[in-house]
Amino acid sequence: MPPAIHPRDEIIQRLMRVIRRVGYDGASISALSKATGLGKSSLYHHFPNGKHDMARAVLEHLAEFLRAQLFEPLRGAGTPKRRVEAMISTLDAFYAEGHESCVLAQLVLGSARAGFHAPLRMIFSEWIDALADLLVDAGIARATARRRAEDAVVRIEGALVLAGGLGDVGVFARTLKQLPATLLG
Amino acid sequence: MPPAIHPRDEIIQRLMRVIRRVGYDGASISALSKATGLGKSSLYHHFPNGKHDMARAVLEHLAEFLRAQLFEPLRGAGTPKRRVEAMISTLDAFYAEGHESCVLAQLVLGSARAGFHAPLRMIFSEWIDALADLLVDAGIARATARRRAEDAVVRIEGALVLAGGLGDVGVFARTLKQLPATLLG
DNA sequence: GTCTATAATAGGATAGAC
DNA sequence: GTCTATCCTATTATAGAC
Repeated sequence: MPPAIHPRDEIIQRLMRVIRRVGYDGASISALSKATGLGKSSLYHHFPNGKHDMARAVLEHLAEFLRAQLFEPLRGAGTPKRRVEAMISTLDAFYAEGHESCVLAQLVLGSARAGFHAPLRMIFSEWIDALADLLVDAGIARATARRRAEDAVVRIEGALVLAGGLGDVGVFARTLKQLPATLLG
Repeated sequence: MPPAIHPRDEIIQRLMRVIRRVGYDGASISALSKATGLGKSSLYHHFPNGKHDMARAVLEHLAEFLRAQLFEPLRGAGTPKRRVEAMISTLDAFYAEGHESCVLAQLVLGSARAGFHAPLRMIFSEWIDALADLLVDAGIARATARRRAEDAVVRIEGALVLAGGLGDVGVFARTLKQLPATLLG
C-alpha cells in the first residue's frame, strides 16, 4: 500500500511556495492563509507558534525532501558522474530552471534567521557531506572533496541570487552545466 | 579642496546597515528611524516615498561605492593579479570577513524585488563587466573571461549565503582566497 | 529640516462557536 | 479542524507646529 498523502504535507508545500517567493518577513499570515486555503485560526491550530512554526515545518519538510531526492541518490547506484547529473536534474526542476529562489537563502537572510540556525546548518552540512562522500567515492582525496563539495553548494546558491539579480536564468543554467566538471575535475 | 562629507551619505549608510542585516521587509520605519537618529517625519522628508525610496538611495549609494572602490580599481594600474587581490581585500572588509550579508542579495530576495530590478541588474552587470575586462586585459579570450567573471560574482554571493547558513565564515574566506586562481587560471 | 501627535491600516495572535 | 469575530500591537504614512 502506498503511503497516504498527508494533507499536512500539502499545507507545508504551499507555505513553502510563499516563503520562497517573498521571504520570511514578507510572508504575512493572511498571505499564508490564502495560499493554504486555511483560515488564520486553522493555521494556528496546526502551528501553535505561528509563522515561526510554519517556517520550521517548511525546513523539516525540505530536509526530508532533500534527503530523499538529493542526498540519498548521491550515495546510490551509478557512476559518480551519473549521480551528479541526477542531482543537477533534480535541482533544475526544484528551482524551476532558476526562476524560483532558494527557501534556505530566504531564511538565512530574513530577520528571524537566528531562530533557524540549527536546521539551516544541518541541511547545508548534510548537502556538503553527501557531495564530499560521492567525490571520495570517485577517488578524490577527502580534503579536496570537501572543498569542491562546499564550492558546489556555494555556486548553486550564488547562481540563484545572481539569476534573480540579473533577471536572467542563464547564469543558473550555465552554473549547473559546469558542475560535473568542477566537482569531478 | 576635498568634497564635503554630505550628511545624507551618512544617513544612507545607516539605512544600508539595517537593510543588509534584516532585509527590506524586515526593516521597519521605526528601526530605520532609530538607526539614523532621525524622526519618522524627517525620514519621509528625505525620502518622500518611504522605504522604497530609502532602498533606492541605498542602491544608488552602493553603486557609487562599488564603482569607486571596486570597478575602477579593477581597471586601474598594476598587474591583473594585484588588481584582483585589491578587489578581494575590499570585499573582505566590506562584508566584514563574511559576517555581513549582501544588500544586493537582500533586495533580490525581498518581496519588493520587482521595484529594484533595474538598479540591481545594472550593478551586477557592471561588476561582471569590470571583471571580464580585467581578464581580457590579462590575455584571456572574451568569452572565457565573461564566464569566469560571472562565476566569480556567483561565488561571492553564494559564499555569503552559505557563511550565514553554516554559521561559519570560513567558507567566505576560502572562496575569496581561491578567486585569483579561478579567475586568472 | 526636524519634531510631536495622530491617523489609518495591516499584522500577529486568540476566543469561542460549530 | 475549521470558521467568524475580535483584540492588540506594530507599521506605514501624514499633518502641522517650530
